[in-house]
Amino acid sequence: MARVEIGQHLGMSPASVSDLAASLLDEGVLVTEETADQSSGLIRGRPKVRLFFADTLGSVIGVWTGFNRIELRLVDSAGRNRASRHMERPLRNLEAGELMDVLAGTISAFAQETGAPNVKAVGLACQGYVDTRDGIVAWSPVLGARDLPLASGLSQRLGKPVLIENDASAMAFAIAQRDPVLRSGRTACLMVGDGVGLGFLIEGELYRGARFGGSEFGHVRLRRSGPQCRCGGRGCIEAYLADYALHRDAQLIDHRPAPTVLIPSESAMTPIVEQARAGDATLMKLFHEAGEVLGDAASILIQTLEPDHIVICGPGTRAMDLLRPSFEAALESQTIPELKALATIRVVESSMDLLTEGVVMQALRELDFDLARLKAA
Amino acid sequence: MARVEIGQHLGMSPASVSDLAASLLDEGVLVTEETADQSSGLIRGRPKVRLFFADTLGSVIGVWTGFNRIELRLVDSAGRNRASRHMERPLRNLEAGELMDVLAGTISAFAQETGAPNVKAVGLACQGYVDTRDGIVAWSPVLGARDLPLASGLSQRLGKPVLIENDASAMAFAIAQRDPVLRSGRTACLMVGDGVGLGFLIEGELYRGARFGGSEFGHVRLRRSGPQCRCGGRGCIEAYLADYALHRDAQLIDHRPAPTVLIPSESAMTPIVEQARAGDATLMKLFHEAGEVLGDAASILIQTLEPDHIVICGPGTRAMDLLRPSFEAALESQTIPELKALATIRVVESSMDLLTEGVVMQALRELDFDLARLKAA
DNA sequence: TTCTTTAATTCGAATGACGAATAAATAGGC
DNA sequence: GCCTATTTATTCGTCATTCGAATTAAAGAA
Repeated sequence: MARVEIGQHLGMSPASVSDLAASLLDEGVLVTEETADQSSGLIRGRPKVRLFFADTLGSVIGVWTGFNRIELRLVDSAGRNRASRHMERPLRNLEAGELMDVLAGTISAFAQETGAPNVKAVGLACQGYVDTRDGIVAWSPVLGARDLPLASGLSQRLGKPVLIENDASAMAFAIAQRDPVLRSGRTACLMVGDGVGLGFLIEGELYRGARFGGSEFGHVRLRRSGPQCRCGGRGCIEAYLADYALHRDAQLIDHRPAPTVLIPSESAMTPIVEQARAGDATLMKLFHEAGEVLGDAASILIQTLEPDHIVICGPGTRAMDLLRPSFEAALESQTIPELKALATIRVVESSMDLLTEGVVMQALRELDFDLARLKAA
Repeated sequence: MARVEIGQHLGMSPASVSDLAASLLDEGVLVTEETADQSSGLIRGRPKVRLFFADTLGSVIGVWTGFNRIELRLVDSAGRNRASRHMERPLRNLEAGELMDVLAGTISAFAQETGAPNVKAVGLACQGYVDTRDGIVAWSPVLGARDLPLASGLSQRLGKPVLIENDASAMAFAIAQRDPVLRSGRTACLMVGDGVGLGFLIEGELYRGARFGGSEFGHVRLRRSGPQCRCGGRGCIEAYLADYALHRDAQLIDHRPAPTVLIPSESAMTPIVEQARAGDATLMKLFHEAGEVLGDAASILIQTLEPDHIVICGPGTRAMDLLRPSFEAALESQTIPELKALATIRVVESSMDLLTEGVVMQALRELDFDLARLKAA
């Protein structure tokens, strides 16, 4: 952004912005645009000089841990993506110490192989109840550990600050960073995939509950009886919508033996979706029910949070065409029209590496705060 | 509060507080404590001099409109209650203009009779979807009008600024003003009475949705089928918990004719509660179901908002002893223990005049803001 | 070349907050 | 009754921020 724009954005006079920018340029935190001008030619007057963060201030690594997959990403201080990688690696059944050793090893190997310059911080996102402030994973289906001090554990092993975050929150943050509209007002972001998570943003800032961030919204029980959920209950949102639930129920319908795959991969889901699209009645019914539950879930969100935007994202959107009719119908019938009219609903087909982008941005922010604190001291 | 305390509270130095206080004392906005000292005697050192808002800066009238009742309250600028009154007056079936005439008439008569000194503003709370910012009641079961520009209408008639607010929000605000604990963190306040409303506070500030404030949480549908709700649907929270629902179902159980009382008064509810307490099995079942629904509602709130505090308030708490067993059981069985442990749940037996206090405080706040703006100009 | 337009900088002034020193008002001890 | 300790409040000089106004810079238009 150019100095004038920053001023308008922050409600400050150009004089003040100029002042501050000058000192940050001196310190090397900011750099000015080199490329003379690309779009001007129509605009009269002195051209804007855009300011960027320098790309020499270090870098940040973002990590996402899924059930049997780790995604890694390296971003420099200018916000540019330098490298990314994913690998298959089941993390369950590891003892707490082992788990942190494996993660730390994977991260530092990635840093070494990509020649990561001056890694300043690491951000990690995973499913479950993540206490970002204290750096503790209270519970996660992925890591299979309780009250795990993951941030301090990794921080010790890597010698760098580590920020941990709920994955739906990280995803919501990343999606909102890409679209200014979603950064204004309240945005509820439902992530459907291995589970069902909720990331909630108020004016672009992540909503934090009493302790955790994004909620495991999937465990809200919408039906008094219903399919079995991982949490032990029945009729949870997740028990209809999550990949594992759809996969399991598809198997059961075919009268095949009980499923052996606890966490279906993308390739295991594809045939189910395609058979349903081809017209398989029993599978269609599964997706119909799932869509209905998704509609009920959105309805609850609307009537509780009254958001400006609802975003449906995550791998589960692959079958949105199958979910949509019953989703719309349920949403319509359950929601007071006055409220429904206020919320725009959009589907964002977001891959999991958007998520690592999200944690990186969160971690960058933390660094900024530290920088501010350092300057104050 | 004394100057030192204000400083600690605001994180400012005593010097700055002293400065600002001096100018406000000059302007007559603040006054110092007259009564020499009441509690000291044990504390050494120069005694604190407490500062109060002057009571000569005008007053504010708070109004609550229920189904067949209007509550009024006059508060001076020092926050002291000067007068309050309530009157029976059904407001339904009035045309928009008439309605505002009646309300304006009632309010100015109250002001005149109580000799209200220099009324600066009026705050009004009612059930329904209230757009505080634009001063429009989008829908209210009480006023029976749609998209009513109530604030501007009353403001014109009274010649004063008028603030309107959802009643559950006003109640939540008032309750939190009385208890500092509820002003820290996130507080979800369920008001059970004529309907079921939700006021949500984040760090003591009312949460605002896309347009309205407190949500008509009662219309979240928890059961796919169930008793009839005023909104036309079935199985809404309200259809189990609200006074009208309990009253209606109690009548139906007794095989009496369809209820003629749409909005039961307190005296109509008392015998129902007492018969249930006495052991009437069918009535007990009604309260049992209502408690269960209340538990489910609290569970949804916990898993969506992750609040630090849940407050159950409103006239419906009169039967809390009957609701509690099934409430606790439902809450327990539906909620992830990690989340439930974070929220304290309390029942506040709050009368409706607490509510008028709430709107008054809201309106006072608006005035303060205006004062700040005036001083800036 | 000169004028217009927009961006950025410089400089002086105003504001607000703070630290340090000081004054004020009390209780306790002798 | 006097002195000391203790806590509260004020005064004053200093410092950092921010802004308005004027100025300089860099382009296109005439």
